[in-house]
Amino acid sequence: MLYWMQQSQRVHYNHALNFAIAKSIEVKLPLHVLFVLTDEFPDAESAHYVFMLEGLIEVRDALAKLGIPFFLEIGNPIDVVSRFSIKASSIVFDKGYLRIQKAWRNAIREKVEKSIYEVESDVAVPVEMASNKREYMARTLRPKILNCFKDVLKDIDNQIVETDDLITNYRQTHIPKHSVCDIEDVLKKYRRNARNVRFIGGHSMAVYQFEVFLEHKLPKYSEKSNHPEDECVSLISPYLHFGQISPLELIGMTGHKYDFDDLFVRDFLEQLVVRRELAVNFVHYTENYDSLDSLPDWAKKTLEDHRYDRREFNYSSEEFEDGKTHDSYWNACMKEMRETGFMHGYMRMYWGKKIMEWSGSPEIAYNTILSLNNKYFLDGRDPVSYASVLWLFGLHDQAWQERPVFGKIRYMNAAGLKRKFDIEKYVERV
DNA sequence: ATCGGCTCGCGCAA
DNA sequence: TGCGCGAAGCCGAT
Repeated sequence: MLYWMQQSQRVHYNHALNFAIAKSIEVKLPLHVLFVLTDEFPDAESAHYVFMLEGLIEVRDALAKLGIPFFLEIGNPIDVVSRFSIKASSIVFDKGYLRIQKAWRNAIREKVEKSIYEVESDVAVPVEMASNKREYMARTLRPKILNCFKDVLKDIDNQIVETDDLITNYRQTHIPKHSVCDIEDVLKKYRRNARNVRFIGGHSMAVYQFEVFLEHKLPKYSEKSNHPEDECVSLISPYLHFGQISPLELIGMTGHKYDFDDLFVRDFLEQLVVRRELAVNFVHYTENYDSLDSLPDWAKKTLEDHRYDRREFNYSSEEFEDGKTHDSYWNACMKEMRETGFMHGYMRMYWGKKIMEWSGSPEIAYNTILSLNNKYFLDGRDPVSYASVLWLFGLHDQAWQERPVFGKIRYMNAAGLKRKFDIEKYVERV
């Protein structure tokens, strides 16, 4: 039995791994877990590899306690998984939504003539169960997803007990001799080139971080989540991006401490479940999810109408990256992005809207925003990244009063930051 | 401080 | 076919 771990990089609450264990017990064959490190992942930077490898060390050690050998191989996933499949009776995949993740899985399916199972484990509601089409906006997905989510909630405690039991009691006995995997050496290599970021990877860090959030921040979430100066947010998106923690485990932890009817819990679940899975829905059902072509018609038309509007400022992508604009608020959030690998969600909107305003064309702006997003954010290259960047250009949004450059796309300005929160305090913190 | 207008189109009710 | 309403807004009038 082989489980090719790719999207769900964790042992806790991983349905694909649970399925693989159950299957290996059923067919009485030992289970091996494989992770393929590819240094070709588009836009991936050393800091991302460091974060990911820190998580994989925990995966290796947790699997060792279960007696399951873990292999970290460097190369192309299609070749490596095919090679490992030769001796396997069947193969288990987890599910990924990006083009490259789907392409890897399809290519392996074509190349390997074994039974292959794909198990979805990184969303609260499986994407095709929630909806069978690309949704227009949060309003249209929300009732569908919340309807399925009721059943998820009913069963969530049972599921947690089940998965905890599995991790506590399962022990594989046929352990191959050569299964010691030296991730530390690979990690050292990436650490030499990596920028410093504020996050340490791994499931245990994710749990710790989320416990702090539950204890000190969640009760104030409704009131303060849009106040970047207070950072009343979960900071969990890098861990979700690498599958180092399951959204279901986060939901379970939340339900253990609070009532799902509490307003602040509902507001948080709106982010964790509805908005995150709207992004997954968009990427899953949209061929060109990384292009302005996938915008709704009204947005494309209005951007076209204003293509040749005079831009008051026009910065190059390097000027943006270095934080050298005339706007000290903007430069501050760019600094947070460069130096921490993270930015508060509200500032991400302002940040992107201003690049849109201060670039020569929508395409130039889009390319600048997406490439900085994917280079610096530890949670970059996620379905949420693609949907959020296009939201700046009107995706999942409505039309507003027409104005220069933006047309009918929603506009934001610095006055809004001052009106809604203490922007000076944010600048100081950064 | 608060409020209406701006503007598009989905999906439900009729 | 009509109508309400929406991912975090802005602006001017009161």
